[in-house]
Amino acid sequence: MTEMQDMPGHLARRFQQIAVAVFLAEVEAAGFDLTPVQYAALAAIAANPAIDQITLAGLIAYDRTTITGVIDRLAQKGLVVRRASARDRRSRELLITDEGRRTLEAITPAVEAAQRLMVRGLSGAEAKELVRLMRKAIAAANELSRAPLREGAAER
Amino acid sequence: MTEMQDMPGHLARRFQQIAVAVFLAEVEAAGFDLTPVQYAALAAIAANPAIDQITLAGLIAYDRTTITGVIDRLAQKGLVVRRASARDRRSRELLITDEGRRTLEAITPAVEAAQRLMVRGLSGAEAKELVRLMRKAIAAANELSRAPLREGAAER
DNA sequence: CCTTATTGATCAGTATGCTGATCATCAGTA
DNA sequence: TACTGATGATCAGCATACTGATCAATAAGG
Repeated sequence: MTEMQDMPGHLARRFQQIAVAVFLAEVEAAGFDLTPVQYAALAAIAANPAIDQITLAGLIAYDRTTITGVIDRLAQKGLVVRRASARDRRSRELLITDEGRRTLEAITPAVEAAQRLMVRGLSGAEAKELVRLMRKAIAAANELSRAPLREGAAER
Repeated sequence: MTEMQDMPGHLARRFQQIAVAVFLAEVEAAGFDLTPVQYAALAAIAANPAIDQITLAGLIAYDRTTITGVIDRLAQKGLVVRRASARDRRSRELLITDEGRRTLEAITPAVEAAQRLMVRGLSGAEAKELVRLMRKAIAAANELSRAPLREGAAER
């Protein structure tokens, strides 16, 4: 493991770097301006109307301090709106707008194309195995980051 | 692939997030304050004395504008020095200091421990396969990012 | 030798991610 | 009910990454 190229950490950084570049290129080619992080948040809000920011952060494993800026930018683009919660005045309910929904639908082919492109060096079986192994490694180390995934978040 | 959890891009981000958290925790527990990025740069400078910043960037696949700040911080910590090149007055030669070398040696066990910890959910064979698949996917998409790896950089 | 293109380094600006703090609000308990 | 602890959101500050620009210096060509 002395060689950098054999270290999982180094490869993780590099693969993520490529994944982001491919995503941005495909999305821009489709005529949109949305980052991977913004896309994930938008999709999660669409699937969970009136979700609050903390629960959203748990769903997509974002740090709670990061989500504030991401939502700011989505709101600035008119794709989501923040609404005060009646139940708890501390929390904000997030809703996707009509334009957000249109954007999400229109952008999906580019997102899927990006997913294929970033593993274009692998066979179909290899790509599936890579996904399986990453999921397994992530599941075992989930609690080691400040922003763990919270699967059951929707049932709160 | 409709599910976020099956998208290579999402998993790449999550795995990298965990890799960084594990690295920082192990390194801090060992009594050091160095980021994964700073470690990779320090190790590359140690192995390639008097390397210039662009070549270094190619070796570890960093963007050229990112490397400036990373070297700033390594220099500020006294681990490396910048020296004007006699051959080309535009470029800076990077050298590791004695303290840099001591730090690199002392920190290595923590770095290796972190590499094992971030794949602790996988068997040995699975971890090896994950590394192989990431390397293969990265190799095929190397040129898609702004900061591609430049293997032959040392022979320039 | 002189013009032109290229290159090494840096900078401004923007977007993640994190640490640690603050503030308002809520929930549970004495 | 009053107090105490926990929680949702945000902020300041720092470290990656990137886009695109600038500047000095070098290389390549005629």
